[in-house]
Amino acid sequence: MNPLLKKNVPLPLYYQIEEYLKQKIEEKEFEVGKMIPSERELSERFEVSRMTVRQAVTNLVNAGVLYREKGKGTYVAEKKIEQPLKGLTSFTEDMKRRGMTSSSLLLAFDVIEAPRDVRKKLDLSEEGKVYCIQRIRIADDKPMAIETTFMPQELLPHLTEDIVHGSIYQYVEHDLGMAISQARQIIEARAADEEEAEYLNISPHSPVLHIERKSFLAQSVPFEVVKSTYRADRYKFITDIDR
Amino acid sequence: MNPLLKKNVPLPLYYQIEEYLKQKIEEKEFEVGKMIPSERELSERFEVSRMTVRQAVTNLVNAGVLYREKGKGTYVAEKKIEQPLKGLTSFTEDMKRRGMTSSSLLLAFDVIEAPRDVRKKLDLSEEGKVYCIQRIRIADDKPMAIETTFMPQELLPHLTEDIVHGSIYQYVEHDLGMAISQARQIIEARAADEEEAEYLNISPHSPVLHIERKSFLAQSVPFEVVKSTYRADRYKFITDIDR
DNA sequence: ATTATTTACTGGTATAGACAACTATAAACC
DNA sequence: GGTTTATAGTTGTCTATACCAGTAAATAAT
Repeated sequence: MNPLLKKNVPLPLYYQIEEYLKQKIEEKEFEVGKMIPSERELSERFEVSRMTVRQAVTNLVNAGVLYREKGKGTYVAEKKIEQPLKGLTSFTEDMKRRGMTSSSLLLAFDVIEAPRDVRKKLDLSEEGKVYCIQRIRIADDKPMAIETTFMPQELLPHLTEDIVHGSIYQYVEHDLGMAISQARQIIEARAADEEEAEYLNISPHSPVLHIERKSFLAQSVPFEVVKSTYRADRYKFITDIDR
Repeated sequence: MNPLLKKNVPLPLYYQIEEYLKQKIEEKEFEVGKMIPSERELSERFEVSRMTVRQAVTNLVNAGVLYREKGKGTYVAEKKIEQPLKGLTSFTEDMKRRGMTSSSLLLAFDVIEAPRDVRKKLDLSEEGKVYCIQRIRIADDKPMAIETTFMPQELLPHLTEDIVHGSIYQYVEHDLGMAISQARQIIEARAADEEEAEYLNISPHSPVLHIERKSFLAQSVPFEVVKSTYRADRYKFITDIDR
């Protein structure tokens, strides 16, 4: 039996091959700029058809992890300036990448009538109910941010506090099968008000970084509005731009 | 013979199908949100195998033109939220998009030895000389930001004050033929110091948005480091993210 | 030695078919 | 009428194979 891939498992073979290749690259077994095994060799090694290997490799090429050269081979791409906040990252992921431990303190979990600005941003009708989830985000045991999330109730009728304690993004993508595909963020500097100062354990009027994110599902359906207030002394926002 | 696709032609069939689908969408024959013909139907219509159709459709899905729903069909995606600050924008372009007039006040145009942090960020050797260009950026006749740009002298040996008064980006890309392809920005909130407060015409300790941008040429050669300090009451940074 | 040619590799394109998973509708049942 | 059950249609995954086109190195011809 072939121990490399698990068959009769809900994970597609091509996906497992993707993970295998990414891991080998991570472990430096496949080096940057060097050729990876040919598609035919991989298909023999994994005992799958070459088309299946191709599907895996094509995905990684699209993701910028590999690049192909016709007649020569497939190579490991240089890392773009070390992968930053590309893609949508949750607070948890974000902190992990920064090498910090993270936790949360749930301040509120309510279903309310959406405030005017939120209703507009989420394209809701008159009586649009939304979840209002307020959390203090903690990194390395010190408060990092206050985060208030608004999500239409109709999109997630069965959201519970338990789920909120885990990863909402993972719940939405994995359990509900909805893909969050796009977001716009508005970032500004402000002076902390009394309440923010208290929660964040800083002096009033200290500068804070305010980030408002509006996320969309695959079909451009507005999915959430998140308003975050970060301690300016602890948090910098990093973004990469490609032409 | 099938008139829809040209066989015995160097254009791959899947590519011709992509073009066909894009054209039908353009012509509104396939409407936004509506289902396009199923993969099996397309494969019969074009007299190709379903895998070939799939390759075409997959490419368009990756490009965001279509989206699939398992068990239901493949649909035409809405056009993405109107193109925002995607790509690198100069201050001038940025203000233009915000509907403001812009101008600049040149404070300094020098060639200096790079400060330690800049030398490191630009990958310069010991005696790396850099241009140091300091400007007050003005929008609608009021100061918006202080901007300090550092660029290696060796990359632009003939930079003049005149060019700085125009668009440096245009000079680099159009006249020198170098492509700026990537950038990383670090955004943080700060309190304005005395000097910044004076230049920006705000009170000291007011919050300001500090943005540091490091741009790269096509081959990952560091090209510039720009440090900007924006008035928080006048400027918000907007960024879009795609998965 | 230099130059063609062959050969063996690479990825690129395409076929024809199979079964699984999911969805919506129609039909059968109670 | 309301519920369950088939059924047909969709995309998702995968196989086994074939031939094309580009690359590079070994081989043969000059």
